Amino acid sequence: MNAPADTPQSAPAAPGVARRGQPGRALRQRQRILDAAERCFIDSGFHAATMDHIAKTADVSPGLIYRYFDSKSAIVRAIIERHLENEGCRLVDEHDQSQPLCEHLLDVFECWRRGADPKLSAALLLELTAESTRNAELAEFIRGHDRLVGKSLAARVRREARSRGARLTAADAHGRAVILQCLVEGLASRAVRDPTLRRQTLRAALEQVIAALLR
Amino acid sequence: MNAPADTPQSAPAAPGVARRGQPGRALRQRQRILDAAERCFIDSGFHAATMDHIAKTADVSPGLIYRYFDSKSAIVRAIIERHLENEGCRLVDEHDQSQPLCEHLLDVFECWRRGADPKLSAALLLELTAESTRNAELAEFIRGHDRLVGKSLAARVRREARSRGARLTAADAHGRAVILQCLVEGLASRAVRDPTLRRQTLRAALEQVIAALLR
Amino acid sequence: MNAPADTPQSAPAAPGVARRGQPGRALRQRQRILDAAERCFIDSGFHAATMDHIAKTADVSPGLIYRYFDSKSAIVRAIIERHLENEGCRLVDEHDQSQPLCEHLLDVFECWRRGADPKLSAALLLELTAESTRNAELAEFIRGHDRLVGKSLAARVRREARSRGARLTAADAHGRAVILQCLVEGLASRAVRDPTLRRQTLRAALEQVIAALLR
Amino acid sequence: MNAPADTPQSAPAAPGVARRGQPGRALRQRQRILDAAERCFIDSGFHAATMDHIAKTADVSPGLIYRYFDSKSAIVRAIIERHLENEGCRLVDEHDQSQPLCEHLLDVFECWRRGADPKLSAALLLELTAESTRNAELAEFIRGHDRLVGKSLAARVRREARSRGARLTAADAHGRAVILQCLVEGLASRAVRDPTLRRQTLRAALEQVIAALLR
DNA sequence: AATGAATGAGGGTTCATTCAT
DNA sequence: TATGAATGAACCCTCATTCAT
Repeated sequence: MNAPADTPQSAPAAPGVARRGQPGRALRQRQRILDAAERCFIDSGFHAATMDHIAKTADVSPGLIYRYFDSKSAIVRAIIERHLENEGCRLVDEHDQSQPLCEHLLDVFECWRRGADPKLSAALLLELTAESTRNAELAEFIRGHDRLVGKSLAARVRREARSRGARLTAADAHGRAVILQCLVEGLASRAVRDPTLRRQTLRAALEQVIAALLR
Repeated sequence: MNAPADTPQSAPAAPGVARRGQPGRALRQRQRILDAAERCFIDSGFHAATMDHIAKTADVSPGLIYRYFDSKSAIVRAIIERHLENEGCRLVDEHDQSQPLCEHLLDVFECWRRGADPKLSAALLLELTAESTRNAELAEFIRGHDRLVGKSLAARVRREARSRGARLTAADAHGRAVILQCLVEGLASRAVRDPTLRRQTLRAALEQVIAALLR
Repeated sequence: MNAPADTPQSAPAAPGVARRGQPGRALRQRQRILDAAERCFIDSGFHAATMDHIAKTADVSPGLIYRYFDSKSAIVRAIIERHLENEGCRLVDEHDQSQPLCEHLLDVFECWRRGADPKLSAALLLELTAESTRNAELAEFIRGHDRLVGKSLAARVRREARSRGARLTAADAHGRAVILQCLVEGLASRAVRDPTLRRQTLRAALEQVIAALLR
Repeated sequence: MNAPADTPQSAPAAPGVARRGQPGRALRQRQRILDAAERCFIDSGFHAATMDHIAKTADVSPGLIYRYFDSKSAIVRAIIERHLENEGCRLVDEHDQSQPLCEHLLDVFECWRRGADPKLSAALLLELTAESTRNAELAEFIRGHDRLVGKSLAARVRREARSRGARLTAADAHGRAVILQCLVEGLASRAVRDPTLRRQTLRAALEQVIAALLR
């Protein structure tokens, strides 16, 4: 993340490295709070989640949170940044070669549908996107992230096409990448709106669509 | 508010304006409030929108709202119902024969992207979906709606396939319909996350994908 | 009642005695409203009873009430005045000779306990007394009423004593009258606090006490 | 508020004042709020007393009250419980042997009449009784309390009678106890309705009545 | 005389944030 | 570093009262 704006206040653990002041403790605390906030945001949404609830979940006092974050919205920002990082990585880079894209998407869908992994929460993804309509800074940030992902996707689309002997223009590859993004975000929406949906139901049509895009 | 069109403010009242005793006034007021609420929900989200703000937008007193709605959440419910109705109709039934599905989707996308028509707000769609994760009643309602839309889509998919000489099983048609829903919801997400996106960018890939689904 | 302050606004039914403007209609409306208010005050208390509820109970519009009363507290005042009138009359004057005082008190108690007759409501009596601690005007009014009742009671006590050959000083008679008032108001309190209480339970002890006071 | 005695306002804080970290502070705050609420309830009644007013009287912020009580009605409940405890104790158990019952009642009456001691407020007693007509839970609670007091009174009546050589049936003793309760509650009503009443005025008749009941 | 829609002040309550310890 | 009590601005909602009809 290129976020120099959000480093923990200043130099809190400055002189010496005293008893309880082990190095890294501050970061660990910060992490605890973020984890708790993520849990709360997923459960209640950004607005309905209260600082008290986050504090309780993190097992710290409400006051302490303000040592690590300027405000609630700073936490929201941090969560969103963290979430986008993960999402991007997993989707394109990490799983590039391990399995067919379709199966990977179905895995992600399953994860979203079950809501078990806080790192991969469809609820958060939707919440975050909705929030971006009211927060210019966040919108800009998301756009930047999406562009990167888009590029990566476009490259992959192009590679796949080439490996099949086809030549795609940059614009073509870009268009297909965008539609792929639609598809992914649409799967998140579906996972939330119909948790009874099974991956088998999706597979055939999803494979066809992906094939059409990677052809 | 910057709505000089319909203010029943001064004593004599302009001609054509709904005056106290006129029939239908109650419904018009209700509508007025709903419209204001929709605007506010789009601008601020369900939670952040305040009754006072809605009242101001509707140019009525806060107290009056409670003559027409039991509570804020009743307004949310009403807005969501209204929104879902519109969405469903437009997408499948109304526009069935007028133009190619791809063009229709691109129209809807444009509408979402520009955010001009409150009746067709991507922000609201996302908000609503996110909200459904925390509101069982709403979730059930949405699920019901989605099932209907899904059925209609599946039927259309089947018809199209048959007109091309292909035979689809019910399961196949259903799967494709679901992926179509993903696509639509994904377009909403895209419209919000990248308002610079042009329909030309989407067209080619979207056409391919739709072709693959209706084949 | 010596209340010149509360006559219905001014001369509303002034010229002629037109169609619906039968004489006495205004007073009948006023009465309707008062009856409804009484019912509501007994059911909900002075503060919790709303003008809307009173209006509904009286089957008139909220606005109309303000043609007959200046404010809600004016209604409270009127109800209290009416209530005190009734109470005083019944207790001493009306039933003077018909039956033994003890039986009469037990009748009143029964009435209070069952809460059937709005004209004789223990709840209202308590509410009214409590209210008088915060309303000087009302307190004064009640005090005046109580003095009258006290006088009447004292006279009766004296008469009874004399009929038994005893001579009571004015102070003695007054003291006994006050204790009688205590007893009556205490019965109201009991009626409210223990609606399972039966008159048989009270009779013997009540008789003894009254005998001691009238001896 | 005109309470310069215990304000923890300025930074250093006077010695002997409860400072943030001290043990028992929470209970003292709770008490503080209850005392303020009691004052407000006596002055304005349960309904008319506002949380803001209570907060101001207690010299705390409105929000803080909710750290110690769930709701306004929880405060009402607490006040009522506290009040009933005091009332019951004082009346029968505590003062059993110290002085003649008559004198004790006259003391209580004086206290009520002057309205100085919030722990012994006739206004609150009436308010509370009136409230019980609309609050089933409260009514049940009061009934339970009254039964205990009634038992205690009946026992005392019986003892007194026996000490005079009389044998009372349980029913007789119970009846007399109830009438005693009437008398006490009636005195509260009188104290409110006629604050000019002097104890001398009551003494003779009250003694007679009590004698008749304890004979 | 009568309606009932409309007002708006103020009610109880919540919660992000601060501060004394 | 950490606590959690304390603050106070706003929130949703109610209701006595007014006003156009």
